Amino acid sequence: MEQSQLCPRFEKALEILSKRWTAKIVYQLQSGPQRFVWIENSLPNLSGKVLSERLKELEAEGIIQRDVYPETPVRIEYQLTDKGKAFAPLFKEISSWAEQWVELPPTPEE
Amino acid sequence: MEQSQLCPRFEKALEILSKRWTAKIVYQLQSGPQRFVWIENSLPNLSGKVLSERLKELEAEGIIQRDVYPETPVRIEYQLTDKGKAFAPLFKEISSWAEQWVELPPTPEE
DNA sequence: AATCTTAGTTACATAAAGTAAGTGATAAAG
DNA sequence: CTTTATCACTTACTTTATGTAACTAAGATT
Repeated sequence: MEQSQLCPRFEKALEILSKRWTAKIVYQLQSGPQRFVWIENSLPNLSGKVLSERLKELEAEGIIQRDVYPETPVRIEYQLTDKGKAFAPLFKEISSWAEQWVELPPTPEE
Repeated sequence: MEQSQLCPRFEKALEILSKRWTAKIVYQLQSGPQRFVWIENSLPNLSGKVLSERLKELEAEGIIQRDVYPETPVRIEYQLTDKGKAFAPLFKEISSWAEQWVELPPTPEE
């Protein structure tokens, strides 16, 4: 009985996307460079601890770039690299799948 | 300071995709109806316990369908619904992103 | 009766994520 | 100058999610 074998590049991409918060962070950065606290506030329930981990991972993957502005207090901005920006068509696909197939639960009346 | 607000459908889609194993299971099912053990074997490190949870979730989302064939021993097959098949273009996008941007680590020489 | 199959479930152990308090550098306020 | 404030994180601790391995149920085979 043989195993289906995934293309390793594809598998890597899936792993990036399937990791909790990663896709949301990348999506959030599509709107431009942002600081730590801004990203944190824009994603409810994402803790600073995990955000910090994810930003490091994404930087290591070359998907985002970390820029330090030695002002006072220091300003640090995260932005997508070309590799990160290249996710755009993918988000578009997710979006059109969602529009066609996701049913929203009825808004509860108060 | 206002928060960026995700479209709830889009967010739902992201949540489905970002949940560990979900995307891989759906991708695996793109090749046709499959039984529990087959899916389990095709995805290394996925435990039967989590597979069982995910299949229930995906069925509840209407992304897969569970068919029971009362043979002996019973045969149960999982297959994508139209909603699940509609992920195909998304996988294609992931794939083309991966081909363009994912660098493979050099194969270690023995 | 003991054994085999499939499709799971259960109990327990480990890993990942959430929470809240703390750090270090700098500056402005009292 | 000592306290307070800001930002970008860490650290210690708790809760949740996942992995592992053994077990169950129902019918067929030996």
